[in-house]
Amino acid sequence: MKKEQETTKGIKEIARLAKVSIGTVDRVINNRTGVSVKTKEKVLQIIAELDYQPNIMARMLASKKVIRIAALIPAVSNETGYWNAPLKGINEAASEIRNFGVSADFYFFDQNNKKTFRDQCAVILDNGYDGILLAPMFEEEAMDFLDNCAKRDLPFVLINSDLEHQPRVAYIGPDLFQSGYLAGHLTKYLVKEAQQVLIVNISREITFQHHLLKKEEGFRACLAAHDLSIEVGKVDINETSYDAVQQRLLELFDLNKPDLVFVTNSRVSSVARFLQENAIEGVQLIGYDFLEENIAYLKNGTIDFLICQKPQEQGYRGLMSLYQHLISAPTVEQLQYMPIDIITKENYLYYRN
Amino acid sequence: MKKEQETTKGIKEIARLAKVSIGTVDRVINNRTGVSVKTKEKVLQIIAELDYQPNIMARMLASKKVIRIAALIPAVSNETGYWNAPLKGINEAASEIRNFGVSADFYFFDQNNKKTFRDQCAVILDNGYDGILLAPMFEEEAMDFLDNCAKRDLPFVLINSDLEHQPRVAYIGPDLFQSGYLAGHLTKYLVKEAQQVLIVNISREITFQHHLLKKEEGFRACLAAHDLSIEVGKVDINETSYDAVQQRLLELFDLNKPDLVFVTNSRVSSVARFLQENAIEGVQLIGYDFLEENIAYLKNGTIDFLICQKPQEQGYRGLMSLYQHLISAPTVEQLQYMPIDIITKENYLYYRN
DNA sequence: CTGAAAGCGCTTACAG
DNA sequence: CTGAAAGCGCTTACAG
Repeated sequence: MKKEQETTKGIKEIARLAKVSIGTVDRVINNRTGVSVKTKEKVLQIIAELDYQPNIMARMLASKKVIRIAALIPAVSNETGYWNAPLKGINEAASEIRNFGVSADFYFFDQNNKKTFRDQCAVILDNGYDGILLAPMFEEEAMDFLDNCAKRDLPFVLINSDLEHQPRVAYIGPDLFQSGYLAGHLTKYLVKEAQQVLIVNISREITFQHHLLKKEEGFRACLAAHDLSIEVGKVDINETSYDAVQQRLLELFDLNKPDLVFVTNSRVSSVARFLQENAIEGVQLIGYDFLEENIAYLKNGTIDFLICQKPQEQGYRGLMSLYQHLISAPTVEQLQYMPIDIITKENYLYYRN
Repeated sequence: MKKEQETTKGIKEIARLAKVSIGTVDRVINNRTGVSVKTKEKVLQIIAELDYQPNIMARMLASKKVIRIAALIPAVSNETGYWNAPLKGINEAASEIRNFGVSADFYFFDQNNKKTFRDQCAVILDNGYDGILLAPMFEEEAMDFLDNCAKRDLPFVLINSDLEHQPRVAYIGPDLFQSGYLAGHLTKYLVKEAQQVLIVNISREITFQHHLLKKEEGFRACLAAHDLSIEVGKVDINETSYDAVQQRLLELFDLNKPDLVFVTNSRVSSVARFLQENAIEGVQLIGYDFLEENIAYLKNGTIDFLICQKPQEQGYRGLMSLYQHLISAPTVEQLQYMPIDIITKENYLYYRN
């Protein structure tokens, strides 16, 4: 293991070699104005020769700047604790880099209220942040906001769902189609020929349909690809209260009891509760997300599989990626699809978001 | 959001309040000798009042010290590429913190040769590192080494397998019993009553048996707990060449074809090859680790499930945990069990080690 | 036992 | 367009 030639190659050495002051070197390194083309070129050349890497710690110490990041995500509601996990991940990352000159502020919006999202966007824009981390739940509003960010050269990272045509530093989250496809694969193991499968979408907001439909597509694609003679039914439930879900399912089950139910989001616990309360046996259940209420049904066997995509890690990596970008670290992976995890009764204890 | 009272609370402010020089403050902060009890107490009190947190960037810049970490792991052999993943993870972490005054050196040993392990340990001890990251593959030798580390106040982090009674900063890796238990759970889904299951241990080194047996235990425990009338057979194969594996399995399959085979480590590809080359159908297969050769058989359907425990993340978090400890960050989780992931044909594309 | 000075590798005014 | 000085919050000799 040879050591690199570590002979004090800093801004000072560059200045010496270029026969200029360190102030001038600083100007070209930081691309500031007021340097003649000639000296700039000379300095640049020496920087290249030395393969100079700025000392980030010295830089942050001297500049006394704090990198300010805004995180915009849904508030944890009493309807679902899902967003606790990304929040926790962001906080975890924030505390790891707090000592390195980073501060993160949270902005929460109501998932059922676009206006709250828009309002928070306005506040963020006014507060002069250096970077934004967000879950672009409302597509149109998010596009608007991100256009504004782009205009101000404000870098942003997306988590949870992607907007592919936006110039994001990174997207960190699930590939929804593949996620549904995997559910289809599990279904193949659980269901025999000629049995019946029911897809259940539960969501109040039409804006979410995009998510759910992508998963449904993937699910159907898998079953279709394997040409199984499984009957696939489907129901959309626009009212998220348990009573509404129960009523709708009672009707359906009365006509025809499916052998397996696939719920396309974390509302799977409502279906589990329905099965349990009505003492319906022999129905297998697949759904989404590592939430307390879901885990309870996983434990007692009502839910067979939960699919989960590391919400906490989405938050953690989201903030870290943005930070790496802001300190101009070499490269940030632009597309970071989360693994598609299968949670069962036996491994849920070891699931780390 | 109120801002904390951020009024320049640094070493200078402490010195002013304590009416001493910053040199003295530095002495008590770093617990150096040569301070009277009285002034020490005074300074300590003010530090507490101010809730002073040292500026790590300034500290590293001034001290010009580089934190030196040694990583001791098995070499990637042509027998298995497994250790590529932890290596990659360690490198990933190293490059993220390189700018923050950390250097990591690798030391590799031969999994089939204890002496290489011991030799590397001696070299590491001679080289004056600040912290050690290691996979304590050979139990006895590792204990010896770690005793030496403890004597020198050298902190260490364990990955891949744990030595519970050692004063490690952290263990990051699988819980083997639970891992086998999960395999049992999957088996319940794949196998019907009165069918036959075969456990296969393939390993040349007796030292590994500990690993494999823990998994086997978990596997059996799960089946036992559910009181299924499944017949469970078992075979130990001490020779890892494909021919040896094939021969042994041919004998067994001749007597009795199992409905499912559980291979307790990454050698599952040998069994898959055996099934494929001999055109044996109707045998389901569960094994370990996200390796190229295994994935190939997963893709073509010979292997049904692979269990995997994020070897890359083990490396990444291992180094990061050690780093956090060395810069005396608040807390490092001592027991970091990796999630037990189930890899299938459909989700392997999204698996991130 | 304690203090004062120099310096880590940068950035930030300020002067020319 | 360029340079010289001061300073970021610490640590490291050195002097007393």
